[in-house]
Parts: sequence; structure tokens; C-alpha cells
Amino acid sequence: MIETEIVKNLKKSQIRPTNIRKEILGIFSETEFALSHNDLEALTGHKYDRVTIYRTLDLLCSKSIIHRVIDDTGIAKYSLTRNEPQENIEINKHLHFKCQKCGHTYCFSTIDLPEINFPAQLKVTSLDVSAEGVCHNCLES
Amino acid sequence: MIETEIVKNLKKSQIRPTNIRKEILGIFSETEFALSHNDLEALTGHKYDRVTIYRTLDLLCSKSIIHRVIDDTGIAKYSLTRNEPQENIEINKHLHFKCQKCGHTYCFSTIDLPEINFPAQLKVTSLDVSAEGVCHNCLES
DNA sequence: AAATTCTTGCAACAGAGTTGCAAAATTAAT
DNA sequence: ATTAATTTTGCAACTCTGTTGCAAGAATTT
Repeated sequence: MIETEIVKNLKKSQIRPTNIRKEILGIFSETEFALSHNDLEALTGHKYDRVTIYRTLDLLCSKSIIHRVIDDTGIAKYSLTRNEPQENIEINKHLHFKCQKCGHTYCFSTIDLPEINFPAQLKVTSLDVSAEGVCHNCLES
Repeated sequence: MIETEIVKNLKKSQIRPTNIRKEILGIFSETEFALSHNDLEALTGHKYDRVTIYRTLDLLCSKSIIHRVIDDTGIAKYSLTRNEPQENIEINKHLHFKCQKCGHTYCFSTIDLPEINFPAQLKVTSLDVSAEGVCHNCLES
């Protein structure tokens, strides 16, 4: 994503394109795996306050520009919401994979997710399929 | 589960049946949803030290007597591992559901989980399907 | 230019979880 | 049965993630 496009996207969501917002969105658009607050603090060179980064992440989340993934250790990571046009808006689906070697969490498309039958009468509003194992890159090396 | 059975199970796993271990296992066997450290502290009447509870949970986890579930907010909950005889031991599967009203997390059997096709070459070693919504009890009221 | 709103940084806090160490309790050994 | 060795528990202190309140700065609006 080029700078002007990021700015356009921010304005479309009624968010002012401040430095930290442009920079963080730029980092997300260049990274294929999910990033934690800690990652972003480092990737922005400790230039911004911790709290400001948290607030930026919360803001982008609230506009669904990014979304949050909780990994198996409980820490939050964030990733661009590359929206496959949501056919069924009733159930918010996600498919994630965390590599045990490199530690990266990847977000996949949920297009081919099969139906899940729950052994109880429930109203399901969101579904998160999270797998762990070894990613393509780490399998080779 | 009755007291003697709990003691038997602990000894089978080479764990000494101390008070806190018996009590915590007893609570798990009486509760149909997952419990957090905080829950257990309250349910044991603040009789044990925080750290001892953490260590008890770690121990029971390490022996696979209980297992950990991370809920959407990132906090760890624990639940008895009521093992359906593991056909395929290569993939450790879990199916969880969290009710947005009562906040409880339920663990279901993974027997009827369909195959998940990942859009990449991966070695998958564990799979966690976590849904959110409204549980049976809360749907009624 | 003044007033209002939004954004950022700082300080301080809360909660989950961990580590080190010493006291207490169990188990094993002499 | 005493002593020695091992386990278990509790306490203190700490780390890490995340949040809240408030004041200073920057950008918008009137």
C-alpha cells in the first residue's frame, strides 16, 4: 500500500492521518503476519509512547481496519483485515495459524471453512479457528 | 468424581494428593465450564496462596489432567480433559464456546469436527476451534 | 484570533503470571 | 526414631500487558 492510499483509507474511515497512524498502517500493509504491541513499539523505533500505540491499535480495531488475534500464550496481535467480501455478516469468522518455530501468526481467508456442528443449542456469532504447527518457511529449513 | 477417585487419579499421574490439589480437582469435576485462576482463588475461599494455585494449575496441565483455554480477552481458563479416546494423536484438537452473556467458556467434544483445509503448506499439530455467542441457558432467559 | 475538539505523552495504576528463597511438610535413609 | 533429602507451600518482589486520568500540543472550527 502506498502512502497516499493509506491516507485515503484513513480518511474514508473518518480517522485523521497522523504520523503514528500512517506509520503503523504502513507497517501492517508490509507485513504478512500479525504484530503485537511490542512488535510495533520496536518497528516504530520506540518513537511513540506505549499508550499512544495502544490507542492507535484500539482505534484501527474499532473501525475494523485491523483485527485482534489472541495467540496461545494470551498476548494480543493485530493484523490487517483484508476483507473477503463478507457474504454472511451474522458470523464473524477467522482462520489463524501460529508457527511454533518462528512464532509468527498468520491470518488466512475463511472462504473454505466447513460448517461446524456444535453439540448443543447455541447462537454462534463469531468463530475463530486457530491452529499451531510449523509454517512453510520453517518446514524447509 | 468422588474424593477417593480423585486421589486415585492423582496418584496414577505420580502427583501427591495434597489438599489444594484434591480441592481444585474436585472443583473442576463439579463444574461444567472452564475456570480461571481468579475463579479458583474465590472458589477455594482465598485459602491458598496465588502462586500455589498457579503452580497447581501448571502441574495439572503438564500431566494433561486439565488443559488451558485462552478466551477472547486473553485470560487463561482451565478445564478437565475429559478425553474422548484420542484416535489421531498427531493433532491435538479442541472445541470451545464462550457465552457473551454469562461469560462462561464451555469445552466440547471434538469428535464431529470436520477437516480444515489450510490455504498453505503447513504441518498442523494442534487445532482450536473457538466460537462465541449465546449459550443455551442464556438464550432462554 | 479565540474557542473547541482531537491527539499525544506522562504518570500511575491494575491484573495476570513468574521467579527466588525460605519455612513447613513429606518421604526416604541411616 | 532421628536425621537427611526431597516436595510443597507461602511470601515478597518482579515482569509484562493493558488501562485510566490528566495536562500539554496540535489541528479544526467559528
